[in-house]
Amino acid sequence: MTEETHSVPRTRTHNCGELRPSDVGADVVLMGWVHRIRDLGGLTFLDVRDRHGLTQVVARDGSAVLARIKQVRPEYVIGVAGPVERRSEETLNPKIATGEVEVEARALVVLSEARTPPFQIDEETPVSEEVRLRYRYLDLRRARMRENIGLRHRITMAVRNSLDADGFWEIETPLLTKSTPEGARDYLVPSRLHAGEFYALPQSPQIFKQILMVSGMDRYFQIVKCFRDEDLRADRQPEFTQIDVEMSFVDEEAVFAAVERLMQAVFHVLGKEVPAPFPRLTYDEAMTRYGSDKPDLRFAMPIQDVSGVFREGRFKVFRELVARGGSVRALVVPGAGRQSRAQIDNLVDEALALGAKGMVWVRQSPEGAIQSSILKAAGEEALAQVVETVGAGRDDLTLIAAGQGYEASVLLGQFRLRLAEREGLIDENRTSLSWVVDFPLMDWSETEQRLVSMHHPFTSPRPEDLDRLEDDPAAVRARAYDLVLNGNEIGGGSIRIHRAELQARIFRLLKISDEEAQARFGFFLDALQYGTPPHGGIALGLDRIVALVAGEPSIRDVMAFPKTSAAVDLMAGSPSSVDRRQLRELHLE
RNA sequence: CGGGUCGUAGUUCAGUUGGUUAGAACGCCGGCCUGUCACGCCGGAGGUCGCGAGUUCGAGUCUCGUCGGCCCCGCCA
Repeated sequence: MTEETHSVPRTRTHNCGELRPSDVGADVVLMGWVHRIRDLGGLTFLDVRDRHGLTQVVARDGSAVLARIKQVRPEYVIGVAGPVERRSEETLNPKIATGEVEVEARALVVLSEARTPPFQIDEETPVSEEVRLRYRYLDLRRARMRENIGLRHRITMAVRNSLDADGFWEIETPLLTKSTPEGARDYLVPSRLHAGEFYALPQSPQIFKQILMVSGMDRYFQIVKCFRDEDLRADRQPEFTQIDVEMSFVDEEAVFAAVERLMQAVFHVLGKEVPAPFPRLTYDEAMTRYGSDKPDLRFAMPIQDVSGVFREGRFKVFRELVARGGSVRALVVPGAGRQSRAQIDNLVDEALALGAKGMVWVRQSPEGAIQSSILKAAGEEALAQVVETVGAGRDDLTLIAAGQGYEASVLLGQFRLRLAEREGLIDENRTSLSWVVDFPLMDWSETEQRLVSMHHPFTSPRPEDLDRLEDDPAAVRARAYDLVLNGNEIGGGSIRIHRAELQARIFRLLKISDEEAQARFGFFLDALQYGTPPHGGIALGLDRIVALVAGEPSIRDVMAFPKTSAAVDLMAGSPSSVDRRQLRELHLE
């Protein structure tokens, strides 16, 4: 038999996703995982799978490999050799790229056997995330994860190419470094050579990238792991990847332009064009109109000020609040006015659950009569005026809240998001990229009883606010900006302080003593004194960007080996205890 | 640390008011099958109901504790 003279060479000629009708007749060698076996008795089909796709292999009656193929099980790694054949018209499979052809197995070798996997490697079988994480190597074989990881690679390459084209150099910075001031809790690494001393893993390469500007590197980027020892969320992992960028001799405009080109390159990977420049709004506008510093601008629904209606009105609660400098704000929810009274009351309960003191609503009956939870107390006239001011239609529901500062807007901002989602007002196909600018420089921390940097302590104040730094620090705006994608913060940066005197002044305000500043980052303050170019930059969250464009709910789904919400690696079993000998070497016992 | 939710076969789930021998689907094992492609048909094996106490004549079901997954608050420059 000629078949028995066949054997399988050591290397493949094609991958499992590339055979086409033009290959018909060629003798090929495929290698991959057994995806599925369809044993029809005297005829057996087998799908062999690799990263590139799926190819059908057929073994016919009388073939020498038919007996052998029956020994094969799912997830075995095999090699198959044989001719490519065109499938007959009725047996084409349009669902796979190689579906017009199949390979007739003349030889088959089992390269390695596989235990029965704990779950099926397909897209149909649901698997809990816990099991997926424990057997991540199997989960990564599934199309969803394979596509996410591939997308991440293509985005990463697009980022590198875009920044390279703009003259950036990719430069590595240390992972064993020194604790940065302020910010998140550090991961610490004990030093063996220096008893009682520790390295810190970087929360970001902030100081190093600024020093690279002092060094004259001009434009730097790095796709780099960062570490923060804080509690986890769907969009937060203890180690995550930043696209870290810094530029010399620039203002905000140059940073925005570079990042806009970069984001266009990212979306180009998906075949999407995004218009630039991206819209900008100030922190104050964002907070006032959307109740968030990362507003989702895929839909409108701005929060409006109706303080004027209540300033002189009958409704005492609002009148007095406005008199004390507060504001009354309103959110129109299109189409929500026809909900039942009970549903609307539920919204008020929801507001109370969010910690609000209260929330008021107004709507019109189908006949146009004003209905409201404060109809008697505020009077029909005032409420009609609200409806007119905000431009609410017959079917709309208007929610009203009052408070000091951004309090009312923040509450309504949460309903803006929740209700837009519930009412289906968000166009999932839209892409909204925007800049939020003019963040406050500092914020009062109740827990620490001192001013803290809102961004980080190297952020430059806006020059026109400099004279207010000491008298009214809360009013000082920073040259800081965030990049927002569909209501998610995907990056933040600033123009930095490049003069040592101003940096020292900021530290005084932050109650960071000279001694402390010297001890923790004296090297950086020294560097600033040797000729520092004006500079600024940004850090973008690569995991978040990929998750958002992949439509995944969690950044875990775009990371090969993520940790659980308790910061545990279920596959590797970390963290774990270590030998006492290791502890002794590290002077930890 | 706090709030919510889930934990039953390898996997995903069902399991009534606390009551006989805890079920289904997929997977797995065996058999049949020459054009399947989530093949089909027949048969079979498979359970520490997360763990530990408690209430009860009797607990998958109720109570308490504990462990783990997920979401959220705080936290995250």
